Amino acid sequence: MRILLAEDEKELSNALVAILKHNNYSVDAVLNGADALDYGLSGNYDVIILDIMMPKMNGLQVLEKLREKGIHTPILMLTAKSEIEDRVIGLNMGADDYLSKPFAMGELVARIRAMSRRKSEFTPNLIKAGNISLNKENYELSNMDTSLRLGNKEFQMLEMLMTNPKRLISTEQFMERIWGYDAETEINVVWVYISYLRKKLATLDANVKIKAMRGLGYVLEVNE
Amino acid sequence: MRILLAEDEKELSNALVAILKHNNYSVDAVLNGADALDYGLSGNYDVIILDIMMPKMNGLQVLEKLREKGIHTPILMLTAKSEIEDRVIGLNMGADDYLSKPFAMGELVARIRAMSRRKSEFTPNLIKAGNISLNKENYELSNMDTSLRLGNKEFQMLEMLMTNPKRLISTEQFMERIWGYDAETEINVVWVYISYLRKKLATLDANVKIKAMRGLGYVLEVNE
DNA sequence: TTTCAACCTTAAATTAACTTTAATTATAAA
DNA sequence: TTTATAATTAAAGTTAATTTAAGGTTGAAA
Repeated sequence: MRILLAEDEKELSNALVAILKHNNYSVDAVLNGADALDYGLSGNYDVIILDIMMPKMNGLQVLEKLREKGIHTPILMLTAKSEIEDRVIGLNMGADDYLSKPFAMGELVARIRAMSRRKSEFTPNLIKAGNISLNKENYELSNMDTSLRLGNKEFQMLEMLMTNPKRLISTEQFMERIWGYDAETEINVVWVYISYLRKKLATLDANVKIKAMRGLGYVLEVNE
Repeated sequence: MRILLAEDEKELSNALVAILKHNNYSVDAVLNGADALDYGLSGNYDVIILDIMMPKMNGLQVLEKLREKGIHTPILMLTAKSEIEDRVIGLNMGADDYLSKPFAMGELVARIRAMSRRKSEFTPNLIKAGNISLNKENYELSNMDTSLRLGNKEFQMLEMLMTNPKRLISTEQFMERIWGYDAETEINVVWVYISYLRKKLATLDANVKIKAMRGLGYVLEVNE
């Protein structure tokens, strides 16, 4: 699960990133409204958290632009107590939830869960490719008979591959999206996990293969 | 048993929370109608107590919205004497009981018990999973021969696991639901109780297992 | 009131699972 | 064949989960 966090108070932002990561989310944090809009428009997120008071462009403006451009990602607004009015406006403009500061960290996590649950009522939690399927809730990879558990990193990689099969994904894309572009981790980990995944796909007799395209990246191939 | 209490008089609210907790209920207290609606919509409560006179949205409006959204949780309205009329309206709108202020604390508890008993005539008081069953009245966990008593926290955790077996429940969800958002308790406590529960399940030769999913939470697995 | 037992919470030590590094082996393209 | 890229594996590092023990609370019984 990818989250975009737009919050200009550095300290709060850092704390939130730490907590969200701890809850298994991949987080990109930006410090102003303009960046929030840029990142949000990429459509790469499952949830967007917008503080209302931010430099360059406030949260409500960002919300408006995003919806205007057809981004339907669930959005949670953060409002200071004094901005109660804004919260009404925000909900009318297409925010999915709001939370007024100060809030308990646990509550934020709960709201995010609730929002993504609401979303997942519509979009199924199971990604299929060939004769296997991947459960996004419990990280289980299964064929007809058996199922087996993937680790966090394994899951994220396979998720990327399975959500757009036949599409090429470069090693750098894996790194950026899963480890973050500022990660100091060696690029080598990607190969390692590809290897693990192939082994697990083999145990399940999957008819999908992770094919390497030398110099370019990987593709998920389905052989029906 | 989870109770949502919506009452704007801080002092009364605090007193009620203390008493309800003392009676083994998990209580979330909110101070206005808008929050009451938010929390109530989560569907996480066994009983909702609504004061009628509240800021932002009054109790009757909350009641109406909740019923409108399909929340059938038993609701107890608190009315000032002068609002006798409201009480009629409330009952017509789907409240299950009312109590006029000032009231004796003992009476409140009695009414709550009565409401939840009424409810439990329909929903059985015994949750089953595999070869064991959990009695919601006396907190007893039993297999065919033996039965054994669970503590309050143990009970609530196992209840969550048994009411939706095969469904993943995160450590944070346990914390939120049993200890509350604002609890200062260490997350570790969840692990401790999981451990206690597993031990008790083992003594009963249960064919259900609490499986940990690292980083995600726990699932109750049944091996028939 | 005092005491006891049951329950709750914390802390710390251990175990297990996952992540990363690094060294080695294999493979495709020039 | 040579070289760079990719694959595999083992081992080291890290973090989450488990268990145990001990200290605190609280309520009921004496």
